[in-house]
Amino acid sequence: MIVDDILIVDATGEKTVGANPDISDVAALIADPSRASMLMVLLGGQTLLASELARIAGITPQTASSHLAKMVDRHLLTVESRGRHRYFRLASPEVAHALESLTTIAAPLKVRSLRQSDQAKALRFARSCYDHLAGEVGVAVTTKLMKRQWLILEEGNFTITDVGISGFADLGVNMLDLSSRRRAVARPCLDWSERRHHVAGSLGAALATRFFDLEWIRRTPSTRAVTITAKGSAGLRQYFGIQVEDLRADTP
Amino acid sequence: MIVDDILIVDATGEKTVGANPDISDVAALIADPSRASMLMVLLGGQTLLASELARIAGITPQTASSHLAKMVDRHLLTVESRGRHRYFRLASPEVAHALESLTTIAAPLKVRSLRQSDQAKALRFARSCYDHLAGEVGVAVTTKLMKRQWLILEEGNFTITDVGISGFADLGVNMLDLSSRRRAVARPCLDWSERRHHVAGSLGAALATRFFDLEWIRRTPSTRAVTITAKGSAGLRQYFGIQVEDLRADTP
DNA sequence: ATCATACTTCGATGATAACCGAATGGTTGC
DNA sequence: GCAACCATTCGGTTATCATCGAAGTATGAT
Repeated sequence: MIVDDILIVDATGEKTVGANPDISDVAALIADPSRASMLMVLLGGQTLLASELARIAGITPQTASSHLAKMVDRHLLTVESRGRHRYFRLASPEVAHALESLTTIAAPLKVRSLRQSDQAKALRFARSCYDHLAGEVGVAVTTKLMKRQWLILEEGNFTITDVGISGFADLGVNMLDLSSRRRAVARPCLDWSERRHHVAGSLGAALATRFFDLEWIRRTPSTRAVTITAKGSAGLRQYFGIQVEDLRADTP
Repeated sequence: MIVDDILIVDATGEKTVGANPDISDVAALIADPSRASMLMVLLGGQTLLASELARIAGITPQTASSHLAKMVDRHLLTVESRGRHRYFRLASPEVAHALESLTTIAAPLKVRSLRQSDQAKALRFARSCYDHLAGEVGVAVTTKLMKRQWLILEEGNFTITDVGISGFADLGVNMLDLSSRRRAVARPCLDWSERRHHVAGSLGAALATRFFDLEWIRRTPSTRAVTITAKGSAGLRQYFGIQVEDLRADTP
């Protein structure tokens, strides 16, 4: 393997990239619009029934079943059977990460219907990104955390300051990952709608969990979109000085 | 958008996820084996000719041309025409990132031929990952950097220490990103073959560039694989105490 | 000018797979 | 037990698209 001359390959017609992991296989799974829409909803972090996913994708249960089987087979999803129901969710954070990174290079969708534009607005406003908060609200919170110096974006990485640690503690956010006894990780995640970073990683997840627990935010049944409750609006104003109403600058 | 009750959607048969960016579209591009193999080679960071890509993918120039046009169209690739030649490369780091993240969830390839297994070994040993170094060598270097405390892996992020700054300077690695005047970013990137992190980001890129300049490593014409020169073997031993020959523990 | 090279466009073919209707397998409730 | 429900399996239809041969365009060399 240690050579001083350039290694000339090929000669036979054999494909020279055969040794790479086969991306096309996974991509083919995501390539189908029905499956993609299921995956996007599941990227919200929820676990959903086969029938719900069928309705969301706009296909019959038979077709959905076939799709879901394939995705479970290739370890994109996991199933849990409870009685006659089957609950599906994303198989791992890696899958979520791959899906999220695809959204950053996906063509922005042109609006067709009024409904769709409303949905788009809701998504851009606030949505869950697997286990943390994204969209305008997610970015606004992150920005505030940086202004308050709870987080410092340094060299493309988030660092949690001492001020931040006590601040998050006051808020009731669990800073210890109990299973591994390690401190929370704050990872920057590029927001496809805002084109700015929001907090992901275990800190991002803990923060989102806390917001759900406080009932500041709520999931919507079959979307990634998240709604801000009146409680949340007050809480965000009180704790972070964020005026949720002002946020909604209807920038398309 | 601020509500206190759960918003019930749907009713019509319309797809409820229409507002998400269309992932399936991009995924469909990657889903084709010929296109995927082209992308994987280009993930090596090189710029290649249409004819080279055709040969690599094992298809005729006509077919390749059609594929390449689609990928340029959808902004996965960029072209540069020089005379009758057309040079293709990945369009952006985002594309590289998306491809890399797909490899982490792609099914590991089972070996077919001896050639392929040799290629797989070469790839696992050392390869370029868009702009930085990956594989056993990449991970070994990263590990050494951490042991020497040039880098600290903290909360899932790399921090460059003062020791590291002077160390990299000694090595001739450019720590200033001249265009933006910001210090280099060390981003952890999960290695699909080693399942451990190696250094990416602008520091990773600068390091790899330096290795190429020093002629420690060399690209192979139509693969992502990288070879270590005799110079490189000596240099890695001298500067980092890495025994390249020992590294090659033929773990499948 | 003429030929060779690098790449493209067009048209036809063939293979793959998404889709639904119909029927089957389990689970729950009355 | 029977009925209602959730989900799966199977078979046939249809549409999409990768592929290559043939022909065309532009560039470069002789």
